[in-house]
Amino acid sequence: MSRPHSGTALSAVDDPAPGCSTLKDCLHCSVRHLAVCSALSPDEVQALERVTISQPLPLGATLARAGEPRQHVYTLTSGALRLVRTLADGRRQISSFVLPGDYLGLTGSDHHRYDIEAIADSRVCRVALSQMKDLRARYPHLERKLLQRACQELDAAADAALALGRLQPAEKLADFLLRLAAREAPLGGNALRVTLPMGRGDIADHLGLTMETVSRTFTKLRQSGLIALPHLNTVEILDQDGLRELSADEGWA
Amino acid sequence: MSRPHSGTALSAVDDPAPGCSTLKDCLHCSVRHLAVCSALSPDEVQALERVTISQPLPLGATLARAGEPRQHVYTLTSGALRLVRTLADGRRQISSFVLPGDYLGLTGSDHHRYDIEAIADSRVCRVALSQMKDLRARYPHLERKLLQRACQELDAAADAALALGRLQPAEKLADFLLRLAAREAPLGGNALRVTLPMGRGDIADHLGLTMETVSRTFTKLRQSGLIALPHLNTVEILDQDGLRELSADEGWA
DNA sequence: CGATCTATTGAAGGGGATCAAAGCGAGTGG
DNA sequence: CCACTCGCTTTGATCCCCTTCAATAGATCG
Repeated sequence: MSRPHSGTALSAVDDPAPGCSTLKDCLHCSVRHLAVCSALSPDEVQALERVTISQPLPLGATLARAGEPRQHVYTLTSGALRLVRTLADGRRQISSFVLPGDYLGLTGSDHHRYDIEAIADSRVCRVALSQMKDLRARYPHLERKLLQRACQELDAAADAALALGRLQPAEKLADFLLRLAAREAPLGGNALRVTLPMGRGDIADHLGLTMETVSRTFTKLRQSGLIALPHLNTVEILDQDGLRELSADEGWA
Repeated sequence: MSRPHSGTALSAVDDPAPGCSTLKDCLHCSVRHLAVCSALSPDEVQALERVTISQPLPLGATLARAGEPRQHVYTLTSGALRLVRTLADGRRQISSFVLPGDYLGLTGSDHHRYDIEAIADSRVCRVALSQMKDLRARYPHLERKLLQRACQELDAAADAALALGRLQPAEKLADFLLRLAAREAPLGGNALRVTLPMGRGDIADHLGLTMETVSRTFTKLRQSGLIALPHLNTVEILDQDGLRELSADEGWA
């Protein structure tokens, strides 16, 4: 995704942003911002840091609800979130899971379009919309990075649509696991050992299945020798090529 | 969506862009560009026109295939396209239908991610990637408009995911018809009379159903008095509120 | 160790897919 | 002008997979 940034720019920070409990928080915060908007200039980094507030978000907490007016954009620095849309009768669709480094705020609406909920103890970086607007006007480079990120998310959304519309349960799950592995790998994780921050029900609501079908499909993949399940929330990918073949791949990413 | 632009800027054009058969083509072309990137300055409009080439695309023609390197971005000026992803075994997913005014080129990949096919006699405006890059660098305003458009498409993609994953056939079709009506309305169409440029099979591959189910569902909606089908490709919306209720709405857009 | 939540496994039912055939409509040629 | 043909759509009958409902197993925590 984004190549690591030389840490030197961070030394320019001289005072913690308001709301940051410690300077260390701010630094951590900034590093994650860099993961999103790679190759920013020191100038841009400083400007971002000045308006950024780090905010903890315990497991189960709700950062925003669908329909509320948007006030901030966020970057996840640790933990995991889910973006949930719920129908009147309770049916849920999880648009996506948010992992550290992900940016939250690419929408055309001035209201939240889904609930944002923490599925693990998390920490987000918060920037007020108005300040973000100023920054974007001042640093065209930042805008370009956001556009780039938006385009990548559009590609991912098209992939998800293909999976939702045309893949069978086993194919959906294989596809899901491979994507998750690919996303966790650059965060320092092992590509062959995937940690699932979400429960079976959440996976089901993401893939358009029921929890039971997800569970059964996990069992089937395990019995086929494609994966192992050392713990409930840990998947070991035993046969990456097999999974890829099963997922119908969608190759040329 | 985008408010109409005063036509005066167009008078600044003094020579047709290379490849345009007539000046009228260029003007038409530009008008559509304006529909996409509303409120551009006369300067920006001229710059866009200079690098734009109008290109006809007969029904059934393929503009690009998945995997090919991307060379241009496009704007559809007339007709209709479909964006198709096909699996090895023939299963298809139509990511979206492209209607006049739509922009084609918001992707993070330098290769096409789907086949682009004309489902009606069409005409596109073409701009070389390199020239588009120059334009974007020179006019930050253009970049901002593209980002805005990308965010809107992300919202639409999330809606589509909810529909694909959690709605039943009748709900999917109701949702689809309402969205199509909303898209055709600003193009001068009647919101209560929707023209379907695509066949039943295409609708099926867009909604994750089979052609048979789509057909049966059309019949059901007609028998329920929600719609009428004067011709195969014309839908009359008789009970907009009923359709909206059926589609589970997803309200707050 | 028991309580509670989540995941897994089992049995039964339904809804959409699949296979197959009949309509319908536009275009063609006699 | 009509008959014919070809493609697409509609309708029908059957089947299978996923859902639903229900019960068991497992994990986490007090």
